[in-house]
Amino acid sequence: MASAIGMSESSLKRWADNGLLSFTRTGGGHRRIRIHEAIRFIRERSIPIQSPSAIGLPLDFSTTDADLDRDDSLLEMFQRGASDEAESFLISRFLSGASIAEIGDEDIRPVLEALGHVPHTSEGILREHCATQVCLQVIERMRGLARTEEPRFQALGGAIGGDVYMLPTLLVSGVIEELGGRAVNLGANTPTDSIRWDLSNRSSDAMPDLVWVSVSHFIDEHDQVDDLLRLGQDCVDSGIAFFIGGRALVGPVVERFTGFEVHSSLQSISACLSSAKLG
Amino acid sequence: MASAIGMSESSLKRWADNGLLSFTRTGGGHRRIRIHEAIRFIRERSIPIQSPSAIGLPLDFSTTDADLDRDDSLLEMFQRGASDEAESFLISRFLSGASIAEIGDEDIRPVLEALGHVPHTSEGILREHCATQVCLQVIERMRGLARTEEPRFQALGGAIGGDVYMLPTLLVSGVIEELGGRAVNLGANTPTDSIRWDLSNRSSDAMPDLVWVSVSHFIDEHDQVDDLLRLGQDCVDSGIAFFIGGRALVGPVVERFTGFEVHSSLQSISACLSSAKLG
DNA sequence: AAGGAAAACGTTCATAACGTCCAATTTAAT
DNA sequence: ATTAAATTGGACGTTATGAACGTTTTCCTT
Repeated sequence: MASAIGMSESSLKRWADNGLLSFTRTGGGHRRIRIHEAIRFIRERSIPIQSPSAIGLPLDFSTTDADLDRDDSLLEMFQRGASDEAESFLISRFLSGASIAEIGDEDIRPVLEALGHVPHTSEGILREHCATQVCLQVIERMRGLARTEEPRFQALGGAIGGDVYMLPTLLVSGVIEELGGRAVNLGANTPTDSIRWDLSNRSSDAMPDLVWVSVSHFIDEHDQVDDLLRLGQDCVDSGIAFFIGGRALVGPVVERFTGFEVHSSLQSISACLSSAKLG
Repeated sequence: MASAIGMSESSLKRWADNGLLSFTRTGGGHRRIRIHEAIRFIRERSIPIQSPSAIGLPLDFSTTDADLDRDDSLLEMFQRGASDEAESFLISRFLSGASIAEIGDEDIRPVLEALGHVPHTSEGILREHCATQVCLQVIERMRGLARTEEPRFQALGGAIGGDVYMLPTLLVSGVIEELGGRAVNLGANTPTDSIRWDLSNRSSDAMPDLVWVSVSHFIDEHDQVDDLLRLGQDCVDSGIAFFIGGRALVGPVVERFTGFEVHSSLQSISACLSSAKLG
């Protein structure tokens, strides 16, 4: 169970006994390490994985040449249609210590923007769809690996009504769970009113500590900003942190959100959550 | 009764016999462990609970009432907003041996249909979104767990252009991977032409063995069926299996697909794949 | 009340993890 | 450059684990 990560059994035992790696004991006295703790440790020390299948990661990372430039190589993988390689690349980035926020900001976002800007030919659409699906899978996987059993705070969010992009809001939920929270992601195209309904119908002990809304695209900017401001005000009134962000929140429209947290990157959300005291 | 925690039956028997876990015997000699004792043991060792429902923790107020219909109880969880419960319910269904096809047909589909048929109030939308996201997460997770390292065949597919439902096509990819294949899911709203482009631009050794298309909704039935028939013909010409299915494929339109595999359930796909010889 | 599926029984056995000791290596300080 | 301290990884006999097997008990449906 332990010595499948390229280190000797002795070292692992010593690290565990010295408290670097938390574990529980079985009835017979064997050390039992939880998956998310193992992943945490692996990521913290950037330990290369020897046999991924031993800890339930059915991927081989033999193809990862770290010499290549990150963005170019990931983009190039997707353009070639090599989705398996792209998947391994992203997972190995995660396991070698990069945070979901970093991977989202620095790997995924530029690549999907590049793929989205090509003309909408059959090939262009194919590549974009394929890349989007791979990223969704990978983020979902990372989220599962990073998830803690006892969340420190609760969060609720999604993408605004009319916005069909699932990735940004999924990334936010991943960032939240990586930081020890539990995120309920309502996905794309979620009317602001649904979130407000939820907040006003929950018992006070089930209230989230954070609400986020991702805005990649406005259908009706004026009205939707009004809706968002109402939701933001509701949150503030209930003592709930309120984060918004997304591609559509640039330029003059940002002015209307003075007093609220408008984030332009996942890492900004991550930094803000680490310093804030929630829950 | 015993193996609700992540330990083997043997170990639990040994621990019980060694006195680490007190129990009484039934007339026939079976060990009977009281709930208090199980809880004490679990807390003492801080063992993570694998499937809480197996020891009656989350719901199970009265064991006599526990014979609720599966669908009703999952639906009820989603209606209450208890997404955590729903998630563990579905995962434990999978871990206890149900196939992805069964879970999709018998648990997920009826529940989402029920949730989709309520009026589109704020609450209705909220519940549907939340349920959809939970199901996406869970299926993704199952897919990862079921995936084999050396796929027996390759598959490619997605939902037709204009169809925004991600779940059906994700379920199909899960069923395929559970049966030993590797599925590239192009997701919702994928134009048929993108798939055709892909097929005509691949090297012959990288050809998929199966193409699937999910059709929950037609934008322009006549033209889209034409497109699908063209794609189907391309596949047949290249010796590729071609599966279609989905909510929109009912009634007279099915007639137009004579000669092709039209599936009305995941289990039908699963059965067909098991018997077919692909790759 | 009967019959059949599912679960627990007891047993055995290869494998993996236990604790401990020690040599080899790396790192830091003199 | 030399010594001291710390980290590593292997070796050892011992114990725990989990999977297999055929048998028996329980539970659920009819």
